[in-house]
This record gives sequence, C-alpha cells and structure tokens, in this order.
Amino acid sequence: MRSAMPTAHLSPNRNRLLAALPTAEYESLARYLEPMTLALGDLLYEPGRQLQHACFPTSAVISLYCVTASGAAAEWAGVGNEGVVGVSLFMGGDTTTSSAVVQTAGRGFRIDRHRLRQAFDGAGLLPGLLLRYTQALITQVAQTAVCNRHHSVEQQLSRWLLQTLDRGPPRELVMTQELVAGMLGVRRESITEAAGRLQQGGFISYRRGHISVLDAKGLQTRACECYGVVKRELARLLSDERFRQDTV
Amino acid sequence: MRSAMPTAHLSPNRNRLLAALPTAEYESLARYLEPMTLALGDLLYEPGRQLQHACFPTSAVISLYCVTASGAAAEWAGVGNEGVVGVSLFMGGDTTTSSAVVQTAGRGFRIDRHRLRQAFDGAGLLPGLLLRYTQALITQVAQTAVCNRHHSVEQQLSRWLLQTLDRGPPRELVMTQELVAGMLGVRRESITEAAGRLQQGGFISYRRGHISVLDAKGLQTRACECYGVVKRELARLLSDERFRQDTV
DNA sequence: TGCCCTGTGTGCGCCGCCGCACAGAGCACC
DNA sequence: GGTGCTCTGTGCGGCGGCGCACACAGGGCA
Repeated sequence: MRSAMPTAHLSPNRNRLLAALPTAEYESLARYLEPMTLALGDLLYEPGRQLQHACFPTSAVISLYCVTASGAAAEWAGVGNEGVVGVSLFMGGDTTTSSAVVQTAGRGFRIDRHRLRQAFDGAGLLPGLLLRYTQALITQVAQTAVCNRHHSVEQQLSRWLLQTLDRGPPRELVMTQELVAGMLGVRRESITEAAGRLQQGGFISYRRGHISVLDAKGLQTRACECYGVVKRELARLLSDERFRQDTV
Repeated sequence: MRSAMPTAHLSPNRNRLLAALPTAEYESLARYLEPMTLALGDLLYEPGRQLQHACFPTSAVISLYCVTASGAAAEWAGVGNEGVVGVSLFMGGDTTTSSAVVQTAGRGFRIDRHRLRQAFDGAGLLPGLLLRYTQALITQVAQTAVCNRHHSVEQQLSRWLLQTLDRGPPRELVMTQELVAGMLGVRRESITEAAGRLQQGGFISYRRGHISVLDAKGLQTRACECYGVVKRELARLLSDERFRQDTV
C-alpha cells in the first residue's frame, strides 16, 4: 500500500510525542525544530559532555548504553518515534553518565536545549507529556535490568527485535549480528545461534546485515514478558493525551 | 560517640532531599509530612495499585523491584535518605509496573499525593530537586542493568552493601543472606560463597542475619565501578542545591 | 569474472551460576 | 539446659553463555 504522504517521516508530527500536542502548541514548538539525518553509528552524546540539543526521532532509532570499566557495553534503553533523546535537559542534569548512538539510520528533529527548557517551563501539555514519557523510560530501564538478570539471549533478542520494529516505520532492519550483540551486551555467536533458531521457527529471516521479522505475533511467544510490560506501560502513559481520565 | 541529637532520624530534614530545601519552603512542606515507621518487608506499592503517598525515608531503606512471569525477582534500585519513593506521583503516571518493599527497617515521612502534586506544581526549589533526583534514579537503574549483564555476584554484592550503607545512618545491616539474594536476584548459596570470600578478606563480618562492613574502602576494590558511578552522579545532581552553578 | 573483505556458521574447552540436597551451627524460646 | 527452627556452609551435576579459532559464504568492487 502506498502511503498518502510518502515523505511523512520528514514531518515532526511523525514523532508520537510531538503528535500528541494540541495544534497551537505543536506549531509554536515546531518553529524551533530542526530536521536532521541520523546515520548508523552517529554519537548523540557521551558521558559528561554537555548536551546541546534534544532529539525527537521520526524514523531513526537511538540506543542508550553504558560502557563498563573493562570495556564491555550494554544498551539499557532504546528511543524511537515514541520518545525523545536527552531527557536530562529538562530533568535538570544537563549531562549523563551514558552514551547515545544511532542504532537504525533515519531522521529526526532536534531542538536547542534552551528552547526546550523554555517550553518545558511553560504552560502547555508538553511538560507533563515529557515527564510521563520519562516515566515510561524508567519502566523500560527497570525491565531491562530484570531481563538482563533472568532471561535468555533468545528471549532478549526476540524482545529487542520487536521493540525496534515498534520504534519506526515498518521496515527491514539493517543490522549485523555483531551490532545486535553489542547492543545486548552478549557474544556475536550467541546471537548467531539464537537468530538461527528463530529463523528455523519461521519468525524472522535474515541475510548478511539485514533482518526481517516475518511473524511478529509468533516472535512474542519466544520473547519474555518484558516486551509486553514496557509496551503496555508506554501506551498507558501516553494514551489519550489531552483528556486523560483513563488512570484514576 | 554519642550523637548530639539521638532522635535526629525523627526529623524530616534527616532526608537529604528535604534538607536541601530553603527554610521557608521546607517548613511549609513539613506541615504535610506524616512520620511513619517502616518494618522489614512492608510493601509500599505493588504493580498497578494507585499510590496514595510518596515517602521520604530518613533511616529506612526501600527496594524497588520487579517480578518476572516465572516468579523470579530482582531489585532495580534502592532508595534511602537521599531520595523519595513514589516518583510516579509527580512524573504523572500514578501507578507503576513494579513494587517497593522495605529492605532495612527504619523511619520516614510520607506525604499525600495531592499535597505533593501541589508542591511540585508550585514555584519553589522542590520541583527541580525532585526531577534531578529522578535523573539520578535513572542513572542508578541504567547502571544496574549493565551491572546485571556483566558483573559477578561478588562485585554486585559489594556494590549493594556499600550502597545500602550510604543510604542511612551507619549501622549493622539486619539482613539474611536469603534476603540479599532475593534483592540481587541470585541464589542464596551464591551469596554465601561471595560473602565468605569478603569475610575472609576482612572486608565484612556477619553472623546469622547481621552483616557489618568493616572496611568500606577495601570493599570498593571488590565492587564494580557501578558503585562509584551512581554515587558521583547523585552527588553531582544534588550538590549545592540553592545556587547550583557547578554544572555549566 | 574473480578477488577480497566482511559477515555468518560451527566446534571446542571453560567458567560462573543454577537447582537440589543435606549437614551443621546459632539463637530464641520454653 | 534442652528443643527446634532458622540461617549458613558445602558438595554435587547441569547448563547457558564466554572466549577463541577457523571454515565458509555473500556480495561489493575492480
């Protein structure tokens, strides 16, 4: 099916946070949004460096991760069109102890930290929206912590694929097993094995650096419950933005 | 050494967040703070249940944790006199997907969610303070996620003991190995082994349900860097509250 | 067309943690 | 002072993931 608006990902409202704003507020904010292209591997921030912009991805996916003293790394959250990269700018910390890297190339919109701060201190719906998103982010990180403790590589890989798929326009993931392993903080060979089993089950198919999810529903049965928990919590926190009465 | 004020933990300003407020703001908030006693194992909240109060611990330590579908559990953050339990009340989510349980008995002060919300929407320093604390919490969770992935039980136990010690008045921890294992989401026997090695090294000593840290400095060499990362970030975010210029 | 680099498949041995089972030791309580 | 429960110590086998080594295959590029 051909999209009615083929370049839709070029519009800020392709980001679900921005799209949830009332028209007037959206438009006053949109003046400060600069479009940007994010290439695989681009570094959005590093430990201790003063952040200059927050970024609202539209089609890109960004990975937030930490590196240990021994050089090992692990992602602790991902951000796509449902969120914003750089919550520390409105939370007040300005810098962070972690890094953000582009995991799936695509586009997004950035906003200067002072403009963001201004909007955040203003009267609209944005402040509450950003805070609720941040709570969803906390849920995601917490679940990742528990997942890292208890679930198998195959479960985590399944979860990760589903989450990544949810974070942008449906697409084939351009992603080597090496990179996936880096994100999850496991061996490349462990991914090879797990992905092999998933392919054998008909849930995914891949070829040299390209992964396609064939059966998302089936993949969920291979994933741990973490996927559902995080997804439902995000939906709850960002649902029915303007008139939310869904939570007592 | 006898404390000049033996019942100091009975005063709200024993909580470092509350203590960071200017006098006037502290006093106007203090009217709404109810003292409470927290016994080991008390449940402050559960998944999905509407929170009625936030709690500022003074001498108690609270553990935030998740339970997996298979019944396994793991702590993803701890809160002591440096923080507040129930950030979802001002973040806007009201409920959470996780639980909070008292890990070290003690005291704290609770505040009704509507009062907290009022203060949070007001003009003082509290809103920014709470948000910066929340960012420190995010750092803690993220580091826990990475720690769960890469570090050994002994490293994690050392980190956990140091963190718990930092979270209240210096004391002997009343804590069975079984409970520690539950917090970290590992086997009780793994704790026995690790604790045995730490005792052999002269870093801690324990007897049936009581753990004492003898050499905190030495224990740091056995812990992973996660301890320092989280501690420094908390200090940075909450330092010099009123006139913070420390971060550019 | 063929080359070569990069990504993927596979087979080791190893180690840390798990799950289980049970022995012993401390402490409260009678 | 004895009884009994709870907490701690220890010893198995098993398994999942790690680290390493190397074979092979896809596909871009000359």
